[in-house]
Amino acid sequence: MATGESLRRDAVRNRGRILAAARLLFAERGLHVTMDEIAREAGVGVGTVYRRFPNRDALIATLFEERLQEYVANAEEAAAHPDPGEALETLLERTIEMQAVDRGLHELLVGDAEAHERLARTRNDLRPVIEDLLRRAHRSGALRPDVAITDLPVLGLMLREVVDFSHDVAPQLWRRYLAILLDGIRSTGRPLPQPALAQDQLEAAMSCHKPRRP
Amino acid sequence: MATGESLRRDAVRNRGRILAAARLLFAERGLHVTMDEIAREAGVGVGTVYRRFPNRDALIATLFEERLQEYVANAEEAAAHPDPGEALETLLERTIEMQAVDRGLHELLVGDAEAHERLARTRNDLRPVIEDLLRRAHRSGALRPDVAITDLPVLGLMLREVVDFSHDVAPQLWRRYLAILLDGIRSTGRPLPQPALAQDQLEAAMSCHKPRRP
DNA sequence: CAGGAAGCGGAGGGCGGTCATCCACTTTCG
DNA sequence: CGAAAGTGGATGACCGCCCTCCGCTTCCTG
Repeated sequence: MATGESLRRDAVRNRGRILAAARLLFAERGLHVTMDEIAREAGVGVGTVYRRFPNRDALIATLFEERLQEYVANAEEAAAHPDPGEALETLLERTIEMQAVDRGLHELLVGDAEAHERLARTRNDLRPVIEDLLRRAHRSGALRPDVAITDLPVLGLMLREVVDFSHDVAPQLWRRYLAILLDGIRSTGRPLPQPALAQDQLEAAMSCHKPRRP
Repeated sequence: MATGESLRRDAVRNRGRILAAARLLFAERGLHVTMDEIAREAGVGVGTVYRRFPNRDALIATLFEERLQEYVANAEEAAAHPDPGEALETLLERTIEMQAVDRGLHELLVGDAEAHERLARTRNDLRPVIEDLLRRAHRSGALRPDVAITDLPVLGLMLREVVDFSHDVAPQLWRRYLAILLDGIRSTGRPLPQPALAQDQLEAAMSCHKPRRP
């Protein structure tokens, strides 16, 4: 094991199985799954998991570095659509879809305080793109004027709760409420009664928000 | 202690303190608070709590019987408003407000499988009233035609998630998203993409939905 | 093909957290 | 005043989880 390169063939295979199992379980059930469950799903012993990854967090980190890149790329692509109304729609749709499919990703995005630092970086990449999108949407009238950028994470949160709730019974149900929300943020009823969160309020709320664990 | 009537004066006082403490803590932090925390808040020992209430569940049951009555009465009153649009609005507003103020009540309403039976009764009282309200609202055009009765609990769920999220930072924020949702269910955009849950789907989802515990 | 290094499994130690009990002590009240 | 009721909180029992440890297996190199 000179530079950490030369793993025996079985070790490589097992590492792959562990990652696959973890990916699956985190996606289906959330970040709270135990090391023993991951090991069992992978068809290896816990010891094996711990030889490859010093602890839970290391495993999670390895796994989600890639996932986050993908998430951001996806959002940026959606936001780039020339028509701001549609851009906003697909942005929300894609964003929620990824979180709907991957429970672990969602838990990472809202609420994990440790991961917060790592996320801040990627979030900052994303922000200017979305700010620009919102400006365009406001100008074009595709969005009521009092909707702010900090509303988007909250809308995501609400929809994700629907995903969580109806998961086993009607996994696509969130699209129904996405449609309602979209109509809601396009309509021009009375002005909204409460101000949107300021950026730092949003961050404060996120950093102490705990995900569910069954 | 012949018929359970004659408690010593200090016992009565302590029972009151325990109930008050439990009410407070359940409301602020949810049903997951421990017996020790309740005892400490009440200024008594755990033993005292266990003498009055054989276990956690008994304490919860005692406490929330009254709360549920209140909840149902409140909803019925709101639904009775002659103008269906306003009835719907205040129904949601009051309902969420009660849940926003009392975390334990919310956890009881969505997700507690054991309490489910007890709740079924009260829910059944409520349903015809709300069904009637929806019919009136549909006829009057105050509500898009494809909104169904099972949408209401889901809207409640979404808003409660906002409450949970912004609780410490902007406790009234949920009203902002209530306004968005109300505009969304009044608007007549494209028809909604997914069907509403059927009654039994809703119940299935509720009975396996687990509340958060920090 | 042989021997040593690398890898493996999974029992179990340690930990932290909760419910509920138990009993020596205190308070009430007839 | 004294028996009965009530009290507190240390304690036992339990649980689920993280991670370690070590005797056994598998790989791979010479």
